[in-house]
Amino acid sequence: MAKSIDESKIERIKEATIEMVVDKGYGGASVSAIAKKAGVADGYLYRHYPSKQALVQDLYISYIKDFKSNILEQSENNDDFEDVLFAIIMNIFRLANEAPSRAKFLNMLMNDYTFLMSEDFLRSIPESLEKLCEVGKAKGCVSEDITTEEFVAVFPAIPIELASLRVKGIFSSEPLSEKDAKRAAKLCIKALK
Amino acid sequence: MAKSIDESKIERIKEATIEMVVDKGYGGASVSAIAKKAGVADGYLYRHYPSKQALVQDLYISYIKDFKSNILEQSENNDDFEDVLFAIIMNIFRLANEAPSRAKFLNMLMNDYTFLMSEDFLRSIPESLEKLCEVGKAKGCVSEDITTEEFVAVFPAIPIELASLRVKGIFSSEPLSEKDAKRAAKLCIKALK
Amino acid sequence: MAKSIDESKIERIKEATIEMVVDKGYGGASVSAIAKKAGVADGYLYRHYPSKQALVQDLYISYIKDFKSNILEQSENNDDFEDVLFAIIMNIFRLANEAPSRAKFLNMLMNDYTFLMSEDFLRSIPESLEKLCEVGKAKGCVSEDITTEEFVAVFPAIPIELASLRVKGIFSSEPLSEKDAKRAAKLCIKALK
Amino acid sequence: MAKSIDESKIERIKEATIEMVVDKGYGGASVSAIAKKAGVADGYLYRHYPSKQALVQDLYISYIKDFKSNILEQSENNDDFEDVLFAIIMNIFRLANEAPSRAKFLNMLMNDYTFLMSEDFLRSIPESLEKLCEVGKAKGCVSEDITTEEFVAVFPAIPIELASLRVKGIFSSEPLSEKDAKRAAKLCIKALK
DNA sequence: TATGAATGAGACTTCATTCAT
DNA sequence: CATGAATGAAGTCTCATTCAT
Repeated sequence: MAKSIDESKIERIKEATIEMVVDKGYGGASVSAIAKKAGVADGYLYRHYPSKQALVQDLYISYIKDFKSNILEQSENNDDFEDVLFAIIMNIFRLANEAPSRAKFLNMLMNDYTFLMSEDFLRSIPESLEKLCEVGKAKGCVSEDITTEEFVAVFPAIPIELASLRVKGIFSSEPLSEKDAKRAAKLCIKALK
Repeated sequence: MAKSIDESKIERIKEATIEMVVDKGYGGASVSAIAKKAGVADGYLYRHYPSKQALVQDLYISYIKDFKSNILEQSENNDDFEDVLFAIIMNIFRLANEAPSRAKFLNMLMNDYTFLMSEDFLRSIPESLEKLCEVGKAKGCVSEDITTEEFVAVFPAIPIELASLRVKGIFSSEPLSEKDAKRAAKLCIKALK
Repeated sequence: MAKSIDESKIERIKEATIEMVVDKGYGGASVSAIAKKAGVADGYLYRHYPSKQALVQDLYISYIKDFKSNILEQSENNDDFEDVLFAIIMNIFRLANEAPSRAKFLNMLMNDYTFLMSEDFLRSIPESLEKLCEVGKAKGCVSEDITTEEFVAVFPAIPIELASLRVKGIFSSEPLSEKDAKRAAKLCIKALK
Repeated sequence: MAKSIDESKIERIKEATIEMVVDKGYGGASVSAIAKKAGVADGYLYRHYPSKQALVQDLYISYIKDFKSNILEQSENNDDFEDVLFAIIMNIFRLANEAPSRAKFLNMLMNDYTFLMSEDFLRSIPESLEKLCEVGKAKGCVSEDITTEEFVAVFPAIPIELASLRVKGIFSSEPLSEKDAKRAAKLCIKALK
């Protein structure tokens, strides 16, 4: 019981952190503002995270982990390769539709050279994509001469860019549909063939 | 009569700003540290820019403008469409090879929701890409049913991602070659067909 | 649960501010110096006032309010008019004797064209004096042809000037006595008759 | 010829200084802003004054000197005492009418405990008023039991306050007339009798 | 346990002053 | 002589973090 209250507080802190960081940037997201938005005391935050930096890093890493494990999971799926890509894309699009702040947060930190993770972890992301690339080649959907680097620049870069454009509202602000995901998957398949 | 403005100082400030922002993030790049790195007095910066924010914004916008004008220029090139893409990609790769900090800086701010430019300017970038997309369709290189959004997610997103991966040294740290650019152009062409 | 606000600290800040402003001027009274004199941290001040300017303004306004309400209070007093003036003068003299810094502070800001208060408030001070002037006329102690402006130039200008001269130690540094106040009241009465 | 250009520059600096100090306060009146307003280079100012402080002090002292010498001059005038006061008052009122900034400047610094002049000079002002007070007593216009302090609190305090109220526009913004000066002189005479 | 008062290092910025031209 | 580019000390203010309650 006491624990569940605790959990909800932590959840609120996480939510508040993401929104503040996306809205005001890392520097502009003050611990006080985050705590206020989460409805907890400034000091409370420090009972669960040693520093603001650690809080943001933790959130970032946990999202990256989710993403990575989703890719690994789907890689082991025996379906049609296009369906595998489609499933992963749907995950990305769902995030953009349902939790745009989280999507922005991820996008922002992934392109911020300040938020580097441990070397080990940094290597582990490409590895999951490398595996997916190999599956694609094995299934004859990815040309043998495509490098992993090129693969990554297509997938997941294309769907991420699509999600990012929607979240920013550059060309449209409509939610990303299943049809959009299908088209995205096809786009990637064409590029990689 | 009085001393003339030392342009090299301003250049050094720009250089220092980019490097500091890339290394430490916007918040971590203190004006003092930038000034020190540039070898000028702390206050000097404020004789040319009204604020730290304006300094970074100015640099950002000038780079975006360069990029945009390069795209517009190439769009009017009557060569083969693949060659047009190749030329733009070469520009991106050259930047990544020769001025990796500048490339990182651009990539970082383009994905930072805090650094928004004026509405007018924000709209002008997609417009240049829309024009390129139409040229591609006119030349029969881009399928009629590709939306501008999809076009952008392929080009320039793919070459930018490739440049970003190299600059981060994820799969390789070799300079991006002309051959890499040719392959990237082909990748885009395949996706858009 | 948490520490409670230390009111004495706020009091010390007020005291220190007044003394520093009087000694060094508004510009010369740095927040750091004020904080040091008050024995609090530099940043502490900003938990109670949004800016240095607001701190000084607040102090100024609260003193002016006290002064104004004292005049209004005495105006409703049914005593002899000279006694009314005497009571107000005693208040001014007491301030000069007991809290000379406060008296200097008030005098300084009242003659500083930078520290203007809200229009409403600015109007409200002459109003209280206008009322007093009318009371004086009703009681036959102030000649009917004296304008409010002239009234104000006599009262409270004369006692304020007397207090100011003492506080500066120009002619004497003795505390202002009850006898001094009596003479001052008489002086005003003679002028206004 | 060259000298006259020089003189006009210095005059412009003086004018600009007074206006800036009155408008923005001593701290808010930056040397750059003063120089710009005067149409001279920042550095030019330092060829004539060793510091900003000295510039302001110099102006202040020269105005005080003018005022003092006017009082001394009039004290030796053998006219009716009321006419003597009237002549001095007219001088104060003329200043308020024709050069309100200068009047404000003087008033501001006279009530600023930061701008203290040399001890010698500080003493010399009351002395001129003391002399005037004695003349008043000799002519039977000032009661023997009036102290110099009281005399000063009446004269020149009353006319200065009247001028100040007009300049601030509290009760009226009309120029101060000869009639106003006559009434002010009468007011002082009544108080001092 | 949770709070929020308090801290103080350090951020951004201003501006009096200097001096090469 | 006059200029204004350049300096850097010092000012105002913010905010991550601590700790008494």
